[in-house]
Amino acid sequence: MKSYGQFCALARGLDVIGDRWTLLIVRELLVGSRRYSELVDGLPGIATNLLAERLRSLDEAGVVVRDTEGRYRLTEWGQGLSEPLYAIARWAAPLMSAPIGDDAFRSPWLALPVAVIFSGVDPRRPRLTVEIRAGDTPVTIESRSGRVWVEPRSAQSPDLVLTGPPDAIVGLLMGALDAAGAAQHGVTVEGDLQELENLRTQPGSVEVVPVDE
Amino acid sequence: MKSYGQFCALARGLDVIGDRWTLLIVRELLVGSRRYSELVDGLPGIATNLLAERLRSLDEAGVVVRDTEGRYRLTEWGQGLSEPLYAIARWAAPLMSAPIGDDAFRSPWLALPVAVIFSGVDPRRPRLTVEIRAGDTPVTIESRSGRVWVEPRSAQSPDLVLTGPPDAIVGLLMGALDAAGAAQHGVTVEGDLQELENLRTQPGSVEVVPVDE
DNA sequence: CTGCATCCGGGCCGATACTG
DNA sequence: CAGTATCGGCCCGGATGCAG
Repeated sequence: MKSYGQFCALARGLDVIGDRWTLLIVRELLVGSRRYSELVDGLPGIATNLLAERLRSLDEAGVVVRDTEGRYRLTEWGQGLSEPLYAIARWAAPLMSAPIGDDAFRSPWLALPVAVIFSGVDPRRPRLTVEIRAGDTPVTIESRSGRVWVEPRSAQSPDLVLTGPPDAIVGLLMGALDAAGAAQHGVTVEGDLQELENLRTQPGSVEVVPVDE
Repeated sequence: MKSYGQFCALARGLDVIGDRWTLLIVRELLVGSRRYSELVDGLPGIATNLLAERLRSLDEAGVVVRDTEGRYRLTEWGQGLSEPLYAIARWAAPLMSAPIGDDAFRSPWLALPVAVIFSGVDPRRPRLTVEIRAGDTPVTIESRSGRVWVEPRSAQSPDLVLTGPPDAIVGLLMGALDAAGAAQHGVTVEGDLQELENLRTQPGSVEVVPVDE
């Protein structure tokens, strides 16, 4: 990308991550390291030459590295993009109430709204395992030691299983739909939905910013 | 911009703000409402047709409105972009240690590092007025009632005046330069620099997220 | 003078084909 | 599997024109 040529942190940051597709590539890598073909699958619509070119420039900028097994992963600095990325997703949340239409969906993308909704540490948060079946592969939401984690796999013995179309699942997670509304949109619930509600950080709780681990 | 066609908050957000120049336009409007010509001046390098086109699409998306006097301003939703924008700037801070080179500079851009460095409310933060003379026009940093504000004007009776080249001023603000290093780079200080240090939020302080006002 | 619109060359994007 | 090559088209960038 051509540099903006401005002595400004925003402009210089956008010189690195402002190109089309770049932040979506980072979204994929935030979940974990990925192979080239996995990135292609997680980024429906991207041209393969563009993906290669973006990975190359992200490598040069120090955001991404390619390890010995040929997998791509974020550098420590690249991991720091989670904050800007979550901030954009949080800001864009109202846009998710528009129907899914012909938009593509991949279940690992659920990690994003979950990270936005259940961010931070709350020691009062109960232990819980939730399996979500929306889209191609199941994902597991797990709450332990006050934090909420998302992984792209099925759960061993989930306390709660949600099944349904992606937009209704996301609407339910984000509070745009209640249990009745979600059911109307084809969501089925196995277990007690209230347990999921209990995962939300309470207003009076102390939010501790996690140190790097 | 062509939509990514992905049911994902990040992708849908980038459908709105992912275009080249768009976030820099928002940066300009975060400081306050601006006329078209003021935007052109604050965005060195932008083509006028691109600015017009971006403003139009931001208007359609509900991020920007044009008021009766022909001035552009952010909607309430548009103001919400401050968080993603600050997050990107915070992430990109290391890039600001590279020399300014041929990069353009406008003093209102100082509002960004100041917002990043002195964000949040700290009741123990002392009252202070600082005038910064870097680039074309002076800006004033003011600390009152625990918060720090930046405005593109000169101060009435500043407690502290910093004068110097933009990169050295930013380096000093961000802690990449100390007093001696900044002096070496041409920064002159009238007043006690320690007072500026006292503005930084103390680690033990309670950070209160401001409610909308 | 402000606030754009038009025009045009060049570069980036997007889709597909192809290769080690 | 992991990209490279190619090419049409659209978007960007810079200059200029022009209406209120």
